[in-house]
Amino acid sequence: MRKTIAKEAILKTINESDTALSQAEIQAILPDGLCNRVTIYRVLDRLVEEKSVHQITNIDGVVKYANCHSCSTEYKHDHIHFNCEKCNVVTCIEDVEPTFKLPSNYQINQLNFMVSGVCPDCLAS
Amino acid sequence: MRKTIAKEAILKTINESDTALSQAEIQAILPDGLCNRVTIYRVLDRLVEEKSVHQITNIDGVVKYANCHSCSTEYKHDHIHFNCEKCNVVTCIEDVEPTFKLPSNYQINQLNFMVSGVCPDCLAS
DNA sequence: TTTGTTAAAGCAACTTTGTTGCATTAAATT
DNA sequence: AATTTAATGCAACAAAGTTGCTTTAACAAA
Repeated sequence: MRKTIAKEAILKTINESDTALSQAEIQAILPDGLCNRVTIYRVLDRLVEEKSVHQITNIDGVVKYANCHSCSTEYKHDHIHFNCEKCNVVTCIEDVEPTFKLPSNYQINQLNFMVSGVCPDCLAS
Repeated sequence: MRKTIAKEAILKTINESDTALSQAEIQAILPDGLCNRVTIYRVLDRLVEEKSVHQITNIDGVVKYANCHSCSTEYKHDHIHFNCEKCNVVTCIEDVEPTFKLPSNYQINQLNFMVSGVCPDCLAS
C-alpha cells in the first residue's frame, strides 16, 4: 500500500481519536478538499485489510473505524464496543473481553460485540 | 396497536422463520402487493416497540428481525447471533449467553452481539 | 349498524451510507 | 527521467431506511 497524503491523514485522524469514527466523521475532521469521499472509503478498506485499523459496525448499522491500543502486538479485536445513545460516540472497551462458546461446527471469522446505552460522561451531566 | 392485515402477515412471517429476516426478505416472502414497503418498515418498528419481535443489526449493517423462543416469558435477548458469510443467513444462538462486565457507571440499554463466519450447514457442503 | 375518531397504509420524494466504472494522477521502482 | 500501476477524482448508481401528507380502515361509541 502506497504512502499517500490521504492515507497518512486518515490514519492520523483515526489514531488521534479516542473514539471510533465513521467515514462521515473522518471527512468532517479532514481539511476541506483534502480528498474525495470515495477515497476515504477506499483508504479505510485498505487500512482494514492491512490491519492498521479495526472496523466496527455500530448498532445503527453505520461502520466505524478505530485503532486499538491493546491490539498493537497481535491482531485481535474481540473486545466490546460501547455506543452512547446520548452523545452518539462509540468507544472501545478494551479491558473487557467477553466469553462465550459456540458449538465446534461453527467457523468463526469475525466478532462484533456492541453494547448500547449511556456513557459515564453523559450519565454525569 | 391495531390488528391489521399487514401486521398479522409480517408477524406470522417472522414467527414461522427459523432465521432472522430483513425488511427486504420479509417483502420477498409476503404475497405480492400485500402492502407497501414503507408499511413493512413501520410495522416492524411497532412490533419491536411492543416487544413482539427482536431486532438485530447484522455485521453488514442491515437490520434483521426475529422472534426468539427462549425469550417468550421475559423480554431479554442478550444471546449471540451468528451471521453466515456463505449463505448470508442470521440465526439466534439461543443457548449461548455471553458473559462480560462493564464498569458500573455505564447504563446498558441494549446488546447486539454478532459472530460472523461459516455455519455448520455450509461447512458440511 | 351506523358514525366518528384516529391509527395505519399508500405514495412519492428524499436522505444516508456505501459502491462501481473509467479516465487521470502520482507514488515508487528501474 | 521513464515506466509501471496503485491510488484518486468524478459521476452515476444502489441499497436501506425515512418523512410528509393524503387516504383508508380498525374499532369504539352511539
